[in-house]
Amino acid sequence: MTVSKTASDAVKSPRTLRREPGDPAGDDAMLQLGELSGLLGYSLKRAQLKVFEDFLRCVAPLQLTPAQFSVLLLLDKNPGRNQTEIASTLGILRPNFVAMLDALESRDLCARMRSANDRRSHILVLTEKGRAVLARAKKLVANKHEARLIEVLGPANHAALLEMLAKLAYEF
Amino acid sequence: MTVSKTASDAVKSPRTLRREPGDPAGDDAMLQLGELSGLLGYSLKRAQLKVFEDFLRCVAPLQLTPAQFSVLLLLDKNPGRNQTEIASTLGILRPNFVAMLDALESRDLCARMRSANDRRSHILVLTEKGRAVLARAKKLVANKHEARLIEVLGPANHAALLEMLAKLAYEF
DNA sequence: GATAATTGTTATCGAGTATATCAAATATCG
DNA sequence: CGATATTTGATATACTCGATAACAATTATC
Repeated sequence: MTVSKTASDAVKSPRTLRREPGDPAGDDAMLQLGELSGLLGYSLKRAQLKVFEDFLRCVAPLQLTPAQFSVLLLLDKNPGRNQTEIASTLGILRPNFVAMLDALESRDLCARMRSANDRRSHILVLTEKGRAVLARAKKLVANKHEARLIEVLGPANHAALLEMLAKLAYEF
Repeated sequence: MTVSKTASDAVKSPRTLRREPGDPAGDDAMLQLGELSGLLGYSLKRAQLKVFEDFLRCVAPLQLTPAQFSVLLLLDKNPGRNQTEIASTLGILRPNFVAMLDALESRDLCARMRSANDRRSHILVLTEKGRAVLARAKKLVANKHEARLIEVLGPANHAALLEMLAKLAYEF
């Protein structure tokens, strides 16, 4: 049984090439993904990691994670909402949203204001700096991140992909 | 009903307040996703969570996670490989792969065999039970999980989606 | 007014991912 | 040959997320 000799640089990163059925049996280096390449969830996860990675790179100057960016976007679009409302529409559990808000508030990107009607809840607002950072982040995301995605996929495919993902995300 | 929002992107928040199907009077309006619905990464993540959720449901009788299923698939398709090779092509770091293998081995789904050529490495093999479980899992995945995805998206869209995700996952 | 429900919060747990390090085995090279 | 470096599996550890239970303050309900 001839075991592998050496692949000068074994694959350390998740990136591996895929091989379709009927490919030459070039053993040694590359492993056969087999049915894995037809598994939607597998490619979905891999693609999501790559896309988030690119997002982080593009928006690195502002030190914003995808989750933080989504919070700022939502606060801007929905003023006067409390923590429960913002967290739940983002699929974040209330306990986990506390630390997230703490981080944003400590950077003076948003603020909690006690509601007059209901003194239990905190009305969330973007600060001046928060709006400025969000504006810059939007530009980076549009001009660097999404632009690259559209370039790779093509505009029509990009739109089609978005529609299908939305169907899976919200109607599945 | 209460609100009807403009765009076609109807948001169904993942874990939100309980809304009974016939209960209209919920005065709490739905929040605006805004630019969030155009963010590919956002829908990508959401879709991935939903798809994995469905995978777990469909394959629940066999108690296999997506990651475990991918390992079994890879072992079946690539006999004679060691831990480093299997882990790296799946994007799993070697230290984290140890516990994963322990779990599979403790269930007698696979086994580590010391290699004769290189006594450092463990050749990974599927056991008889592992092959049987994999066969059943493949059927569940194909007939329940993927079948549902194809039904929701349509066969042509499903194929197109897979292709675009592969492009993002492996060429991005 | 007594009881239930909600809001933000803390504590905690488990899963997933990352790095450093180790002993054993092997490879490399002077 | 033998000294050194590299590889393999493994352990320990840490950090991020996601999930649950519980609590004080406040509000809603009966």
